[in-house]
Amino acid sequence: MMARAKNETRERLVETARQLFLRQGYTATGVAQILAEAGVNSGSLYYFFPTKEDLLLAVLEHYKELLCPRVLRPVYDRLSDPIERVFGVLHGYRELLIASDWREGCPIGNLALELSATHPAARRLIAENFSAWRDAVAECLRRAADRLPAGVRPDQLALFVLTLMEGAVMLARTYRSIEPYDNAVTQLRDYLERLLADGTTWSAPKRAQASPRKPRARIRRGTAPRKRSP
Amino acid sequence: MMARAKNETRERLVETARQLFLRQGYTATGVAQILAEAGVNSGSLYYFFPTKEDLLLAVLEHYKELLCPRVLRPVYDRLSDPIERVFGVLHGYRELLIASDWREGCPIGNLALELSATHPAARRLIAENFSAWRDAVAECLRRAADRLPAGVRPDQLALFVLTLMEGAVMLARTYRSIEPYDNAVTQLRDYLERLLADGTTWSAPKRAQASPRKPRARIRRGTAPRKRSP
DNA sequence: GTATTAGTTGACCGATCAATCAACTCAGGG
DNA sequence: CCCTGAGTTGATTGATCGGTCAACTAATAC
Repeated sequence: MMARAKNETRERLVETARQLFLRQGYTATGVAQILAEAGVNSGSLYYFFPTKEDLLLAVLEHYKELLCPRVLRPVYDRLSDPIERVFGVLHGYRELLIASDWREGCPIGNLALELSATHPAARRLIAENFSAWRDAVAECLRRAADRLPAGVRPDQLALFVLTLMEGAVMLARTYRSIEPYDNAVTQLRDYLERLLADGTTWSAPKRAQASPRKPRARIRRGTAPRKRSP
Repeated sequence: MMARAKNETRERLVETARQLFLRQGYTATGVAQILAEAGVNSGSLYYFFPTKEDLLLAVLEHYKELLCPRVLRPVYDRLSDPIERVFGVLHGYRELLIASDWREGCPIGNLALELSATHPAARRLIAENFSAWRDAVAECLRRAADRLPAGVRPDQLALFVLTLMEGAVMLARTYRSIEPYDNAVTQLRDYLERLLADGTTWSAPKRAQASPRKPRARIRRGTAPRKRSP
């Protein structure tokens, strides 16, 4: 076949591999299957990627690039309240779980447990993906810092949200039920509400500091994101 | 070789497969490797287990039997306070993470993401393992129900704890750092403390019911479990 | 028009995969 | 003492694994 548009083959390989890794995992996906579904010959794959693992790394790089335009942007465009944005992102994963009939969860979390112990290079990129996600949530929380008690560290709270989300996706897929996911989001809301409503110092260890009582700031309940507030 | 003690070969296969699945995952572990490390010939494996997947199912059944004697009992023997018991169990997984240098996390969570979408029989058993764990935690919380605000449902809170633990193990292994795990436990403690300290109704949706203010019940801080209170 | 080179092709490689099976061993029952 | 059958053996199967390579195509550079 003639030479295609620049990197078209490469991009189709990355996209196809992404989907298959997401649905079946890395090890369980054979190169032959990727080639077949991408409509590419084996030689072409190895022209762009010396090994199967290099293709995996490209997929992980791709995810880093996708976070902003595909995960954050659509939510941020609809919601302006920083805390609602966090729940909006969580709602996005909820939709993915249901729409895919539990076949797809968090693409990164999927690969994290499979590869962290055995594929160092992949592990590093997975960690970077987590960090990017965490940073985005932390930024939202930082913008709502005036509503949170002093002593609450946005980056730690963001890590907590990520932890919850990954665990919730795992359980929802295992039970084939949205209950564990909604339960996690509901309890997170309850926790956040207690933080927002509480003017006192956060009770966690890190150099707690007393702060004057703040007015209660209500946050909405339920999983679905609401209209933006102009 | 002569016939060994009854089921000795079978048990060695299950134990060896358990370890390898834990460290490498199911797909990445070849039958040949299991045979080599167990010191068993291929024919013997297929005498006991028609397929590799049947061996996996036996491993998952084995885990269900291990929950009580290996996970709960050692903690329950040291701690009597029901809430401290929950944190004691969480501490156990912390120790495993560190002792194994991040090679071993929650054995069930490991397999959950890898197999839930593709191996229905395994998925069912994984869900049963989760449920057993969840039930144990819920039982602890039920025993501490008088210290929690009315409206808090122990089974939902237990599911929340499981969610957190699984997410925390995933992140700790990915970052090769205990920070995400300790962060999750710390925030869980903070959340629980707020629940315990709060006499008001739990603010989550399910048929909330007002209840009279309860006396504050302090819970200890930090990850390590403390001495039992006789 | 010729040289260059990015990109493509598919046959082919040895290794490993899960699984099979006919032959064998040996403890326990009669 | 022989028989039976639970348990063991390891060579072997065909499929699939990730990966190689020499030949080829076509767009661009000169």
